[in-house]
Amino acid sequence: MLASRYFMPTLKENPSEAQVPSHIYLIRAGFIRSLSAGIYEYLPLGLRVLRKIENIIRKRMDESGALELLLPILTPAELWKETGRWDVYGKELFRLKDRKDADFALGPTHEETITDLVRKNVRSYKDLPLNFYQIQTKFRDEARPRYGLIRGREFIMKDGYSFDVSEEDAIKTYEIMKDTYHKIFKDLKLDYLMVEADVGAIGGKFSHEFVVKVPSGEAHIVYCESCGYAANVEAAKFHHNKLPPEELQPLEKVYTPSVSSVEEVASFLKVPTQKIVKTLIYKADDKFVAVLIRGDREVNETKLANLLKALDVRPATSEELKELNIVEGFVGPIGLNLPIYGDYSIEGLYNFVVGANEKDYHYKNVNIGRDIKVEHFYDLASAKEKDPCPVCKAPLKETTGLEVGHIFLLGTKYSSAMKAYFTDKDGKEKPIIMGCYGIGVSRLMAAIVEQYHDDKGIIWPDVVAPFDLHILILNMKDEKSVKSGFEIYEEAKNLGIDVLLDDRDISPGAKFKDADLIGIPNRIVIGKSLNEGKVEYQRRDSQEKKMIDLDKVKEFLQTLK
RNA sequence: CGGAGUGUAGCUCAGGUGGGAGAGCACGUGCCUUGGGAGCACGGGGUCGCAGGUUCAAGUCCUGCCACUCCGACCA
Repeated sequence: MLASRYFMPTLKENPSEAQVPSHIYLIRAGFIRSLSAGIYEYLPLGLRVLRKIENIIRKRMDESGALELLLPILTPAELWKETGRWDVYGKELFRLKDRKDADFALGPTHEETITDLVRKNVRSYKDLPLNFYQIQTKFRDEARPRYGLIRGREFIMKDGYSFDVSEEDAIKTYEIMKDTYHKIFKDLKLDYLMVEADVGAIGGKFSHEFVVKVPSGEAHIVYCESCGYAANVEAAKFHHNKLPPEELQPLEKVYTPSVSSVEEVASFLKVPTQKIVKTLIYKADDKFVAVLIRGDREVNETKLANLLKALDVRPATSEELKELNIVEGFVGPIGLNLPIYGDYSIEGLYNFVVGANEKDYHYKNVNIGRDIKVEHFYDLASAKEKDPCPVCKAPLKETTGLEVGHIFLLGTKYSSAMKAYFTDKDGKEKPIIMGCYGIGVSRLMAAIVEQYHDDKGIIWPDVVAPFDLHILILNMKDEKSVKSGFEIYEEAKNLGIDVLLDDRDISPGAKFKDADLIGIPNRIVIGKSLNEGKVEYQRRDSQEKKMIDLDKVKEFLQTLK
């Protein structure tokens, strides 16, 4: 490819709209442009990278036995109404009407569409298993698109769906996809973690996320360096350290004027925060509940929502507390007329402090069973850095990650709702067991840049680079340079190397700056050393440089392939 | 969706108190130059986000709307 005939509009300055490295460099180096918030154009360079990423994914998916197909983006509302997601998905679903006023949605994901295809065409266990995937543009009207390709409203995703006759088989398929994902992210040279994840609104039995370790990541991860346990904090478990048992002390009401936060109460009463129990009131869909948790821990709203099978969980507002006759700042479980859910952290805790549900008073020496009734204890607390690992008890570490893949064992959530049944060997009709598997393809492009860049620009790993080799002819007025440059260019092309020749008549400095920005891994510079019959070879990643004799260039090019 | 900020040339931005629409870069032409975004000269380029209002006069003041960005909520 000749740079003089190519379209790679590079920018000298950082675009004002971009904050994170991937967004800044993908725009500056001419890979993408934004059209509207969270909507991007892929320019020729960007598309080349995208295709390389897609092909790595495609190769591994095909190897796994999954079948590629292509589903419509435009999907009728009826399918979404069957599973209830027409309402549940909310504003994130892009909706539109056709000329007959019928409702449609632009597909944000395709469980409904693929399940519809399968239910219409699969009758018997003999037709199963099936595993499909597609690489396609998805639409989600995100409340807050940000960070360029990291969170867009229109983006490219690889989504896959598996159909098995039994949970046992479905788990086997799930494991195959897990291995396939590991291969894909290794192929892409990413520094990533596979973590246990919450299934979220998509539902299902269990799931794993693949997250790339980057500072701009939105996922909070805890992981254990000694045994390898890793989980999204939404789902992370941890080992609870218990305080030693104590003799029960008599219940005591104490005056605590204007002392309400855990830290204030702890220092006022001179007790550790572990012996204070917070009573938190949440509104779960349309009901109120109380959660009891030790003072040094935080409630994980995702875990609470899962326990209560609620769609929406949030702390009660001050107004709501007033209506419930609860004294804000001194909330306590004694005499409280709400369902109480105890976190594991208060199981086996003795002589603790709670709010008295009366302004400026707390209770001391409260004990479960004697003073308050808590029948079950649940895992409702967020894991945090230094908590003991649930598997090996080593201290957990915390990091942020960018989710680039997510796999779910769905079970029968969609097949039951949409009546995707098959007839089993025993002649009985059963719902198909499903799994679904997503990879954010366009987000991967950003994730790679997040991990592979320096202060000059992008440093593409060889496998996804838009070109393999960048040839710079520094002086286009010099006939010898031009001749050698084009000869090397032709030789490289003949060897099947993807090569970009910078034959633009601009200053050498501008060519170097653009080359650094664009980040093609191998570079041949044709400049002054041509007088000694040599050209210069450089790597973008190591800045390694070496001189190559003109008559040895051909054999050198062989080593690049 | 709650809070905040920004919107002036292709890009980055400057334009106290109301009165000439500007700079650097980019772009075009010419000269010069060719190893890290060169130099000189000339030139083209604007619905000052949109609509309304105040005023003799609005980029500037007021109101409404829109877009973009940030923090948060949200995010199969």
